[in-house]
Amino acid sequence: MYELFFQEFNKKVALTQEEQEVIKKHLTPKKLRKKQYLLQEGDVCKFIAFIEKGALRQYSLDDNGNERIIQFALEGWTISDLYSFLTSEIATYHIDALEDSELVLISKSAHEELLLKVAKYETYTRLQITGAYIAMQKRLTSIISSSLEERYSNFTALYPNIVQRVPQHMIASYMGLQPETLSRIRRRISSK
Amino acid sequence: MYELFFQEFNKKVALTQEEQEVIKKHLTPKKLRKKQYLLQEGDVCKFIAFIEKGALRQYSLDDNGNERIIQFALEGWTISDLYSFLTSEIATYHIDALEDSELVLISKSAHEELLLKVAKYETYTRLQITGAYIAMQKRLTSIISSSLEERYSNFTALYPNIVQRVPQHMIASYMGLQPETLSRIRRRISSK
DNA sequence: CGATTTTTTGAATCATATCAACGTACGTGG
DNA sequence: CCACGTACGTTGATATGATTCAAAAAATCG
Repeated sequence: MYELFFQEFNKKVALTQEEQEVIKKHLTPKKLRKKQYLLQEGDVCKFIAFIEKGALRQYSLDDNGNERIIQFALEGWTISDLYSFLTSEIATYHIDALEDSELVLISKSAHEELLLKVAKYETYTRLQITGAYIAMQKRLTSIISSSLEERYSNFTALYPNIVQRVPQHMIASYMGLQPETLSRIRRRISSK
Repeated sequence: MYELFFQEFNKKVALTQEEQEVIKKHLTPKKLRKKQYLLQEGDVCKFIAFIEKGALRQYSLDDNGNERIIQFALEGWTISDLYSFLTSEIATYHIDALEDSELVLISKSAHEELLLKVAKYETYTRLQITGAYIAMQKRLTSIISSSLEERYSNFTALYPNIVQRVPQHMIASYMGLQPETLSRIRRRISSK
């Protein structure tokens, strides 16, 4: 249990067997069926979720009620509404499952205790968020400086597994486009 | 010296006098004249810079050689090419001064020593990057889900001091727009 | 003051959004 | 297993909005 979680953890910071046991006590497994919510806008986000298996997305609704996806997350990734989690303000994002999924949840109290008890947990958290920050900055750079063709090609090169497993209109949403536009962009790319 | 740095640090994690002295030994002050580079694309980023005074920007060049600004930073903020800093790969961003500025630099070796020696430094770093992550996620959400009028209004409401101190065409660049387009957006907003 | 940079405006062009329709694949219940 | 309904993706025509290029007006700097 929690294989992938500890595998990823040890990639960032190597744990002793004892540390691993302490951490295990603070984890909660959770299964999610496809389309099931992990978090709904208006709730307070009470956990950080690590994905052992499956796929989730995080999105908000724009003024017209359209879903705008700000993140996909597959096995080995972490997903949460961090702002809501840290401040206990109500969440501004939805999170739901795109496939049947298996998660490892870290509740707020577990998170706080682990930060106090296990120094390597803080290091893990720091490295985790740093990686997420760098990835998001790259995405932002590509949004403000590249053409749509380039952005989509980059995306497919970087995340081929997302492209395979997620419907195209959701990728359009992730890119801030209409589904029709992404369809036409794909045609333009393939006709080269 | 380093007043603002320690003020911001203590807001996140309260330091004892001794801890503060240890940290001070690892800091380097640096003054930058307006337009001077802190980092050029192609160099390796060797520091994290905290801004005591002044204003900087981080940007990359697109295919046509246009500057695309991905971050502004004023007093109290931190700026760096984190990816380059952490991996020692060459930087993909430029950083330069928009005003005469005073910085506090943390070199890579200082950073690593501080992480080992001062536990609170790791906490500070973690909270710092977490805040930056959340702010960037909000920016991204607004990019993929709001109209340009809303985005600009949000920006001016959130960062009035940036709007005052930075030329408008740079804010256009930050928003991924042509200067003419931002000018017209401003007119549309003010005519309401 | 003069020179340079920045912002604004106008007109033409190009790209994306929108609306509507169609084709296809998928899953469910009969 | 088939028939049906629902999701999804594509295509076309039109509308909307941003870009581009050129020029003038306004603000800033030495």
